Amino acid sequence: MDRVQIDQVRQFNRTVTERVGVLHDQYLGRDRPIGEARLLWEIGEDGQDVRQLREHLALDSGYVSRLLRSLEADGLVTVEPHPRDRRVRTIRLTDAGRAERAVLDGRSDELASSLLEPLNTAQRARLTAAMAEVERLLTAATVTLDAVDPDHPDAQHCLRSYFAEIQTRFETGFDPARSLLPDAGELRPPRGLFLVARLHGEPVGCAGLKLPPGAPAEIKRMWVAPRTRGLGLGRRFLTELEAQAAQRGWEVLRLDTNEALTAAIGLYHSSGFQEVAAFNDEPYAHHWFEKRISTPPFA
Amino acid sequence: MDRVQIDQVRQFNRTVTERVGVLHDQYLGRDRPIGEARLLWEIGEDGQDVRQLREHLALDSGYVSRLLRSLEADGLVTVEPHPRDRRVRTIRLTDAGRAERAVLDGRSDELASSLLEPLNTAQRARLTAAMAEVERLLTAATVTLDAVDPDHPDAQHCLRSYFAEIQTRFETGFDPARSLLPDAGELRPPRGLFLVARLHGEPVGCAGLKLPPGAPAEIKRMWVAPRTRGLGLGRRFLTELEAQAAQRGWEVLRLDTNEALTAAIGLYHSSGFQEVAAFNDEPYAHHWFEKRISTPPFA
DNA sequence: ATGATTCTCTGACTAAAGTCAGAGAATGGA
DNA sequence: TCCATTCTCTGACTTTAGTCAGAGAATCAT
Repeated sequence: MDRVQIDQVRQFNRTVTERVGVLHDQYLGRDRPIGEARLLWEIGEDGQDVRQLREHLALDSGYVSRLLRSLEADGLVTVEPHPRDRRVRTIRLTDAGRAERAVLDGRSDELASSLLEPLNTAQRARLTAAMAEVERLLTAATVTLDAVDPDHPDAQHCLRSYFAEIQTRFETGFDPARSLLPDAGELRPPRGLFLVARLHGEPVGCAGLKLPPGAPAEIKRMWVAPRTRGLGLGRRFLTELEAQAAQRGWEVLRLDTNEALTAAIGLYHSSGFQEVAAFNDEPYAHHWFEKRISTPPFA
Repeated sequence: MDRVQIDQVRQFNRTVTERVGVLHDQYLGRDRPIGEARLLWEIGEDGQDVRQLREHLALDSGYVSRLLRSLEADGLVTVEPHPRDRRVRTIRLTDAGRAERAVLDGRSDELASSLLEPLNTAQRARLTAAMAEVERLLTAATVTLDAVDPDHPDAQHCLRSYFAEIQTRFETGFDPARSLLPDAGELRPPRGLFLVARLHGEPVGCAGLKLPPGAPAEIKRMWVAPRTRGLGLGRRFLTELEAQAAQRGWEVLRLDTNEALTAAIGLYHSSGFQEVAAFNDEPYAHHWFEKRISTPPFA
């Protein structure tokens, strides 16, 4: 990897994370340990279950319990059993808790203002634009791709979202009964592959690969959650599936798509796919693409 | 201040400083408390005096001492009295210390790589460019301007650098004896003003203002340290001095400059200064500038 | 020479952060 | 019904981080 880029990232980590991070903690933890402040913040206006809090902040259950006890003693939160499952406890902010959270909110504003304040108008615009770019790309870098079984809950979640979306986007709607649907077995080793993209553990996209013996590999059901679009996830799926297919000895990769999915069509073109004649009679497809693939020499 | 911008900065703080910050600490403090790891890092290849360490990391002297004792017990550093002043102690890494620091160095690389790794070439380039921009602008925002006495050590440091620099940059060199030098009294209240720019406490620039009764205010000895150029510091000096002069009732601000200082000349033009005929006979000046100034209505 | 100051260190603290092993209540599945 | 599991909580810990007050040696200014 490029030495100059690594050094730039390190330099950034030092200056920004450390300096701003320290400031952040100072602003946040002015009259309350930051552990408690963070928890108070995480609870939010609508309340949260204890287990969610624990998971989000990645803290020990005993520790969270103790922090909550302290917030409760200060009259900032109330604890009530979950209506459905009485083992679970739901935490809610009291009015005092809401007020204290508003103070934290104000401090966050203060900190942000203090960073912008010394800059002139043009500089502020440039800073916020660059921040948005860094954030976007770091988010993209945080997304992981994992091969999972198509029956895995995360895969199912993505597939449901996928079908719901194409139903609204296809000119003609979408009726699963009329489409050529691969059964789950075709997208599960050894006959195929199913990838799920996750951001902080949440599924945000999927893509399936059929590997029929003696025929071209085929990409099916690629979907990216709306909030993670523009992060290059689609291209990452293509690259990954192409590499997987090539590695297993397939030399041609193909796919079909609906004319409504213009962004996807652009992606296929720019990823080296050529438009070809229909290779199946999927009623919902308008375009068919194909790409010759090969294993890179040092894979 | 712009709500959208504040929100962008807050969003950035959350995602980047928190998430990357936590990662950073995890990578750094894998087998040693982060306090010790930071100190070990700060010592560096060439060794450092205890007081420098204390100042850089802003830690209590007792605390630093204790951390050093711990590093010493692990055979990572040696402590020796400073040759000139035996109260001061110099810390040096042993071979084992150097090795451990190399491990930390490797981890920093690892962390940086892990952020870049999932991105493609174009995205990596965009990310590092945006990081550089954020860093640059946050650094700019960290620079403070303070009015100080021209005899203050920081002011003297800047003035020495200023003279050293113009000596090499002026076509003809620079001989203080031939120039119209304001005496220090002219740049000290009530007859004037002297500003020093500081970054993390270090002086990185200066600018003087003469306020002669009944005559236009005049900017003298504006200098910006090479490593902080491009942060808009020159413009900040001009804006600040202009505001100060206007607030004290002056209506015209002027200055002279040497033709070698092209960046400065560009700055004067773009800051609303008009080139005028020579208003003094400074032998080193080639250009004379003037600007009408006024107090903004809500100053 | 001497008194003030500087520098580092030690001892004696406190607070925050976090870990670990269970206890006790509630729930789910066979 | 009963057994395994889940969820939260408490008690008993440890480690880290950090503060504060002085002691003792060295240096500086007069």
